[in-house]
Amino acid sequence: MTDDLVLRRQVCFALYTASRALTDVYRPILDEFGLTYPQYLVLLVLWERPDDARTVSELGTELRLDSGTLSPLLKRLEGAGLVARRRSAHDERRVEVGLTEQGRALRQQVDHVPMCVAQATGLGVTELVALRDTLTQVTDTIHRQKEQ
Amino acid sequence: MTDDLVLRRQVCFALYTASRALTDVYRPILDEFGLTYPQYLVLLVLWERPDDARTVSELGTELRLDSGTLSPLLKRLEGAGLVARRRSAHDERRVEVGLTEQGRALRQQVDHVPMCVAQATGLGVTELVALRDTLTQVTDTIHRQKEQ
DNA sequence: GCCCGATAGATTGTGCACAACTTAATTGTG
DNA sequence: CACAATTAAGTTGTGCACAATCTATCGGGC
Repeated sequence: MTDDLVLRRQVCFALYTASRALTDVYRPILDEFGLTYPQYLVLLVLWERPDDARTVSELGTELRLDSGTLSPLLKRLEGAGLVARRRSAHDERRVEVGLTEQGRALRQQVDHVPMCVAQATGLGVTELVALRDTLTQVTDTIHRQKEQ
Repeated sequence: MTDDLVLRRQVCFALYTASRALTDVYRPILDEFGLTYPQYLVLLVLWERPDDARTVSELGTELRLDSGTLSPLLKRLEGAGLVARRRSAHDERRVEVGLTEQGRALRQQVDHVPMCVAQATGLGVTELVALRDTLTQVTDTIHRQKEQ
């Protein structure tokens, strides 16, 4: 068979597997806080400006997720008491998502999480930064092509 | 906030996003064959030795997926007429998954797919190989830690 | 030969992802 | 102002992932 079709040769498979492996590292850690990885990502965005609410589509732009994914996820975060949702006063179509006090407080508790995970990769800081930048570049290239 | 908690700094987010972006590239291509990306991965394994059947757990080892994921996926591939499943004669617990003639024939048609996708990344061959190897290393490191 | 633990696969339930569609609100244009 | 086109979010349906559980089979020790 064509060599290119061999599983182990494919970058995409390496990416798919590495992504799931890293999520596996996050799972037991985040589980202590009752969070899933995508829920944690939403909180990361909100923690960047803890006092500002974001609309669902702003969160979607940051995380590249649509309302079909975010709507139920945000409902679960709201159910957990970590975020509050309310319709925008200016534009009733928008839903503004903000942190609750509990959601803000959680930030300190998960402070150590990224370091734990980075360590699990076995890579040094330089390699991690290089890897991240390569991946970001790939993602951006793909999305630029999509838009055209 | 702690810099480490900023979304854009995190390798894991870059990985998560890049993985989804690449799957996005695959989707319209594989859609023509009625395949999803994980289904395509199963076929890649089977195409490596087109005349040999594999058990569900062998596929699971290759792809790092469990029967909870594979059982329904294989049923769908069987429904599409691409694979055949049958209980092993030696060991009635095992289910052997083999390609049908149609499944073998599909191989030629998807021959060009990896090149399309590699091109979409915007990376050269050298960079792709380096990226793949780094990712494989990360995955292996994580899995080795798990086993201990 | 019979039980016990281990193994293989299937099933159930939860939570993403994503496409397709729906509803409601808003904006632009005549 | 009216109304068509657009936009924001939610809903529905499909298909992974994965944990937990279940069933059937197998293998070893007695």
